[in-house]
Amino acid sequence: MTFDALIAELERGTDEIIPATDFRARIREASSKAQTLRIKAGFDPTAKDLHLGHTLLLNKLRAFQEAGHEAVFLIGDFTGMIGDPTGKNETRRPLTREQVQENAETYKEQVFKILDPEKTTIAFNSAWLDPLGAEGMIRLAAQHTVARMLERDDFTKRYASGQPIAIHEFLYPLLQGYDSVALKADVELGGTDQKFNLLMGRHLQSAYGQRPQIIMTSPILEGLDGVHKMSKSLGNYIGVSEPPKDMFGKLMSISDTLMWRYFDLLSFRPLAEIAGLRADVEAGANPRDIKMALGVELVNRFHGMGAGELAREAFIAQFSHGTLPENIPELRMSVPAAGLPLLKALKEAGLVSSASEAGRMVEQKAVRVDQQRVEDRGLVLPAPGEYLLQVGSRRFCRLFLSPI
RNA sequence: GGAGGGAUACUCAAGCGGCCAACGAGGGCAGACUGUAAAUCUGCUGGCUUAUGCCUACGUAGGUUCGAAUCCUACUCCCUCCA
Repeated sequence: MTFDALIAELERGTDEIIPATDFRARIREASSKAQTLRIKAGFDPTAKDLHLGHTLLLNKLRAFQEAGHEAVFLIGDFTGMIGDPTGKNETRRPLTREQVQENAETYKEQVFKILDPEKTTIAFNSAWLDPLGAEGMIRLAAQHTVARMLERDDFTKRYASGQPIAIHEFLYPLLQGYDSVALKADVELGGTDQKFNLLMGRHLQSAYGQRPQIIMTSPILEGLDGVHKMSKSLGNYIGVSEPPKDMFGKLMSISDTLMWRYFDLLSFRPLAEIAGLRADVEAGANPRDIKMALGVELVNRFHGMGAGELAREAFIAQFSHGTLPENIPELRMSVPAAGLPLLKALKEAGLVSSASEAGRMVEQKAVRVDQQRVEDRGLVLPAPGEYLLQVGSRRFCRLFLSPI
């Protein structure tokens, strides 16, 4: 690979590289001297399941590995174990050391779907942050000013709008920056929302007499809604360990607009090929088919070659030809001979959260039993009997009733 | 330490003694139309073996009242300004 091609590959899909000229110089220098650069990317230990949003960074790490460099997969266990001490943020509950370990194990399983284990170092920042102590913390904090802190976008906004900012929130960027010092990172990757923290790493490395890292920011991948960033807590994510069928189905449900975004950020296809697909759609091709191609590519990536094609066939069978899905959950119950009211059955089957909701669903013509729409909310299912329950077009359950 | 403002359902946000299970918006779910897309239209969006009934809910705990999200008291938490 030529130097220019290498640079193009490493820079593909990034939002910003700071400073860009220095980046190229350092890559050139590393290749000529056969040096290995340390590429750092930090991950939160609270979320143990990786989703496609995380893979943007992982793919980039992988690209560096292929160029001969070392990836450092940093797990921020120190801050994870403290969480948000104010206790206001439910999603940032403090974790125990055991939970962190457990999450790290899950990470490892998933992360090596993409990364090369031989060239990956998994690091925990408690290794250097625990020994830092109060004195070290204060010395670290002395490297920065409040005014500079307030430059961070969300601090600016919160300060301006009267939202509280706790002191410890100033400390977290410092700690993250200090991770780069401890690791002597050459390059740090992160989402665009991490820019401030990444720059902090450069600042602190200089302060501690190191050569400042290059920072590379990746765009934030939107979730299935196409608006908010992909995250587990928003429920708009596609996990890398999801079954092929779910992964494919979720990809098919994204909007046509969002599909292009996913092509740009997730596909490994050459840019020219993606441009060609766009042209096809503009010329009248059905976007659905292009979306299927994306689904096949991604399912293959995470489940092995061939899995994508199988997922596509299953999808077509279920939704285009209206056949039932293969794995319908089953529920067996013993009930009085008089039978089980439908509304209760729907609740027991987990298709709705309450009998009241079940009633609403029936009124909205969303409920089917054995493929027949139900209009009577008072319907009772006799026992013994076998029923196929359906709410909407995606919630299924096969119910087996036997008399007590 | 002092002064003022605020806490309402998933979120934002009305309500300021009965018509409030609580306007509206967003989000979500469902139906129609489709390509399980978008856009659009419509409906729903506390619980209860479904009842012109009961229970739980408007920061927490009490109180006033025939009746309170609405008034009073105390408490908790939050924000701003002054010192």
